[in-house]
Amino acid sequence: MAVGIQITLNERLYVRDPQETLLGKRIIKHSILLIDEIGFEAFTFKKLAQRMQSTEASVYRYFENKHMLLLFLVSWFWEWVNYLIDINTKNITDPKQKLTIIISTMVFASKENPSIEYVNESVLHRIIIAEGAKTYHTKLVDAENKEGLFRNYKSLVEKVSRVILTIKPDFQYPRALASNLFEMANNHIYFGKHLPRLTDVSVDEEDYDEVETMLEYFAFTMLGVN
Amino acid sequence: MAVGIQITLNERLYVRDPQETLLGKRIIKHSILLIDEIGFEAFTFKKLAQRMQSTEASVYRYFENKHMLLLFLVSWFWEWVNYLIDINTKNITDPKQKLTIIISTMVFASKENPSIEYVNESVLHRIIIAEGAKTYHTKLVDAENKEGLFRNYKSLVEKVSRVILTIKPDFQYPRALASNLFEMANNHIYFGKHLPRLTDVSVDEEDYDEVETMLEYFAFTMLGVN
DNA sequence: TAGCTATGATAGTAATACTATTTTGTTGGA
DNA sequence: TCCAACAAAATAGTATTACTATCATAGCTA
Repeated sequence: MAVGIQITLNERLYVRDPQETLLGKRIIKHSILLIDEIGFEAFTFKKLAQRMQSTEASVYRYFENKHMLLLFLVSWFWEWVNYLIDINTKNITDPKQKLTIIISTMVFASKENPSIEYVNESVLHRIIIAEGAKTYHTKLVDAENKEGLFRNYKSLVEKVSRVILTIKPDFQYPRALASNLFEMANNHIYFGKHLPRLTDVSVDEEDYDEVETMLEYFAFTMLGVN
Repeated sequence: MAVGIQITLNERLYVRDPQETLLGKRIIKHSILLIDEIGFEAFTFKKLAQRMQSTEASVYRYFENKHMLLLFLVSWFWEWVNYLIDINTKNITDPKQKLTIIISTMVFASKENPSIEYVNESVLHRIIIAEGAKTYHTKLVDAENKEGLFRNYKSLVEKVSRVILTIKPDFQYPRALASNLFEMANNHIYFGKHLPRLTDVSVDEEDYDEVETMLEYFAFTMLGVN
């Protein structure tokens, strides 16, 4: 029961902070469900408003457009994973064990003790997997990056890369390995479900055990620990 | 001077085969340039038609919608990489050397001997890097996968995974390593350009040497060759 | 009680994502 | 040589998307 989690995000992600009002929280809640249901391309503020018994104009008072809303959700998720990693590795000193816990946290983020009533973490995890990369594959990346809109993902990668360097101080690619672990986690859950010939792991429903095992194998082989 | 390259693609990718007519070839050519310029989200058939002095309706006679056009371009690219790998590894018997050549081919695909006048391979490569993953991050993946629309990428991964297994027959994750090499190649070129804190390689302009070196290091470390 | 603010209700616009119809131009065959 | 077939262009039209603007109202707050 994590009371008082404060997920703090860049103010430019929203017009008005949705976490501070009831309507804002309802927007977060229903947008997660609707994007998961119909996909980001088909998702519109009008459909969202209809679904949640509000109006298009009201949604626009919280988010500039649907891209910003997605970026908000993705940032929220990574910040939450960041928080989970912190509490899960709190008293762990062995960096290898730390990395194992990090991998398990990134794969099973959706299973962790849901604590914020307006966010369905499990559904949000599916959105990250299927739509997450769309946030930065945009003509506006550079501008948005300058404004710090990808800060949460970058600081996660930074955090993991520090653990990697503790395990193997002369490793040349700590950031690349870290970001690759996150990308692989998402990709191979997706591939296992939709394009199984692109992977070797099988994934049924919410059982991602084989993905976890594979990521551990990749990570520790790269670090010469196996 | 590669004469007679025949890039054969799934017929369901198009309404009418664009490679067979002048207008079709002009659609391919200009869509590559325009998507690169304004990004896939802002790209529309109307803008394309205006740019190439044709009409929206004419473009629709070749492609169902812009998603199918992108899928066509991406499939074309992977089929082309497939072809390049074949000719580049023709007389190579050592599987390690084969993998090295494969990695270099996937990273420098854009630099290879352009041979088809209506495709600017270098610009197309940028599109694959920035927009490629959008083809399968869709609510229609499963249906389109059933129709074989991702066949080209899958057969590339299949081909690379066979080389991997020749190097290390008991390796457990040949497909995952293969697909990961392709995804990493694209991601880290992109990160190097736009989100440098997510990688350790630096990429300026069209100089991807560090990406190549990193991929070799990852691949051969995973296979226990280093 | 006056005033501020959040939300809702409603309307409107330009662009998008198409579909349909008619016209024009070209080519290949009888 | 003329006709048929067909590709492409021209034009029009529709529903939806992605907004922006205005006004009304309910609730709280000073």
